[in-house]
Amino acid sequence: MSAKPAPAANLRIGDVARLVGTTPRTIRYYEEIGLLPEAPARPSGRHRVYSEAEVERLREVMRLKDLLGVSLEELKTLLAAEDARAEVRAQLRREDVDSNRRQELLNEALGHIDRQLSLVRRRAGELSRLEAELSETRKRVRRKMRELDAQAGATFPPRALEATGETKL
Amino acid sequence: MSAKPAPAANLRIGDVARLVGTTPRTIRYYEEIGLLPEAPARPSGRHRVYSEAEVERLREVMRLKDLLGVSLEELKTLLAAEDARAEVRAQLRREDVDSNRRQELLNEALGHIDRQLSLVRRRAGELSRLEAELSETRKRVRRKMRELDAQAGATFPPRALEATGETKL
DNA sequence: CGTGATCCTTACGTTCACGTCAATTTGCCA
DNA sequence: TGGCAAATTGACGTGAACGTAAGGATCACG
Repeated sequence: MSAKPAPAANLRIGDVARLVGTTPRTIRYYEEIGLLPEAPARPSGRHRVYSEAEVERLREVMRLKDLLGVSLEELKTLLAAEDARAEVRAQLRREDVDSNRRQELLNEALGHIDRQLSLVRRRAGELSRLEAELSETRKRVRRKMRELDAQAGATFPPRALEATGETKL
Repeated sequence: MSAKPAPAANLRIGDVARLVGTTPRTIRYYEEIGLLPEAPARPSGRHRVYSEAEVERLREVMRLKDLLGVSLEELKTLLAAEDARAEVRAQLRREDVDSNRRQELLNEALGHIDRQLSLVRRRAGELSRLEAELSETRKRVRRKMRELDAQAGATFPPRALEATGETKL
């Protein structure tokens, strides 16, 4: 009867690696440098066990690493922010924290988010400028091609539109 | 009387490095691996000389490297595309190339541009999704803060809006 | 034409982010 | 209760992208 929100299937490191598209070594390495939490209270020597939540976390880590292009060290501080927010959520669910403390926590979280946001926005902006430039160049090339085609069409019988080279757009 | 489109001030490697925010070593390295053209016909041992155009090129290289997050090797192939396009422009300016060849060149250029575009678009898309998610989270936090603030306002005299924490928006 | 700043090449060093190997252990299942 | 696949720790290896140091040569300037 109890809800089954997260199956939390007990996964092993190899499963997790396959799920997110990496290797066990990488996961252990991330643990080593503190990017992922060392499975708490695991008797050294025993196999690591992961839940779906940890898989998601790892996915997020890899996504940020790829998209933001930061070092694992920088990423660690960014993730500290995520963790702080998790802390906030946990604390907020409890009733025994006073208003002032809550405000503090929220304000902190906001700061972290804003740091990430400005980072992301800057990169997103630069990327879309690059995209615009490329599109513009593309248009110019296409125009040239049409011009040449028209010219040829005057000399030879108009060829059926062949190999327009459009990739689905 | 001749136009002065590019000052082409003869720059040395240190100047270039400062201009683009890198080091001489990096520039030499990029030459080594063929990412930048070895200054053609420079008697080995003499100082390298650069023009404004090369500075721009280097800026572009570093921009792509940063934004696309690709290896220098991958970047080399992407830049080969740029060069191909430069070739096209040069060839097109000359009259002694026939239509078919022109079409070929343009079509090739188009292919290169499309490869870059799809790469850029994918990343841009992912980044803006990330941005949206962050914005959403931010909004939720802000809402929580306002709620708490209202609650406090009911208990204590309403405080003047202090430290709203907004960073210019 | 001297001289100090900058550059040249060569070569070895370094950091990051893992890969790989080895010797054991652990975990799961017939 | 075997037995075998997968995991564990530890150590060393590796490729990419430069940094750094050494010993000279070159350049701009006075």
